[in-house]
Amino acid sequence: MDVLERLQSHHIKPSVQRIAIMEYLMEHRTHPTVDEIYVALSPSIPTLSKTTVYNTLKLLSDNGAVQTLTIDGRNTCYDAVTTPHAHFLCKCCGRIYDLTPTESDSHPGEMEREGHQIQEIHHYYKGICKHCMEEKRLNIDNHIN
Amino acid sequence: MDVLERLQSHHIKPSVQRIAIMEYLMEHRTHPTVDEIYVALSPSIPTLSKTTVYNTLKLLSDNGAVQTLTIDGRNTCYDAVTTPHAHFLCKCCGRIYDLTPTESDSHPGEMEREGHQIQEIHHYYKGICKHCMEEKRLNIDNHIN
DNA sequence: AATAAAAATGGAATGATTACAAACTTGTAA
DNA sequence: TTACAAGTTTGTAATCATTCCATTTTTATT
Repeated sequence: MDVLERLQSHHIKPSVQRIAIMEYLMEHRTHPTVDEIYVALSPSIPTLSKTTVYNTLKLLSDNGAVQTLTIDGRNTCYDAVTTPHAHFLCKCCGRIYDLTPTESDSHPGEMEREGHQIQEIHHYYKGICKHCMEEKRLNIDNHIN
Repeated sequence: MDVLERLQSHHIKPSVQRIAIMEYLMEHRTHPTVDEIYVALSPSIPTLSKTTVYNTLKLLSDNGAVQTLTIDGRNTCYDAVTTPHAHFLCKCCGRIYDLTPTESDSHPGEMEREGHQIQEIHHYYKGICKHCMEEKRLNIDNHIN
């Protein structure tokens, strides 16, 4: 699937900036930060604003066209691959590696066999909790929202 | 295990501040942020500095006495529970829930049964990658480090 | 061409975290 | 007890990612 299709399939109206950012993410599977994307695209789009990169990534992320990674803690990273797979952050060089679905499936043994040394394992789930779900339901019932 | 033992077993020299912060984390399983800890402890330790909270949490984390969570993306959170378990962040209220080891084991179904709605799954591993391991080995061989 | 809506821009504001130097504590040895 | 060094705490300033917001530019429509 090419960049335009990707945007359209997520109901995102294309623009020079959006195409460039989506394309960059699809071609660079390095889980770049906002700044890396901005620096990489600035030469070809000299008027590009960092705010646009932020806005666009938020848009892409909200519409499910990209995945947002908070693995780093310092910088948010972005990934064009939205299918389930785990990530490995090297605390030494800061690189983020993709793990194959097999590896992702709670089998860090696979990684160690590849020569990586695992020190931390984090499993994060995000969503809407029970309490908030119930409040929403109430609000809907009461036509508040 | 009480607070003092906990610190000592991780080779951390106790102090009023360290005990207070470690104790707070052991008694409040809410995955607090630096600011929450600071605000909670300030009244009883009026001279407490936020820098001390940062320093202490880094010390505790480096020595394995607490776990650092980057699930939020905005604020780093801390957890006195260092045994393996997953976390669930509610995007609505911001609360972070602990998952039992059973739930953590890639069984989000358990959570949904409890009424939570899962929207994102992240599996993060951290450590030292193959390349950095090899460089370290070289450095050790060459007595550079 | 006129207009309205959407998108992009840049500069300023915010807020978490870190750097750093000074002040304070602690333990040890004279 | 005093002196000293090492370790700890503190407060302020700096840094840096991210967000806010008002203005400008682009796009689509009449």
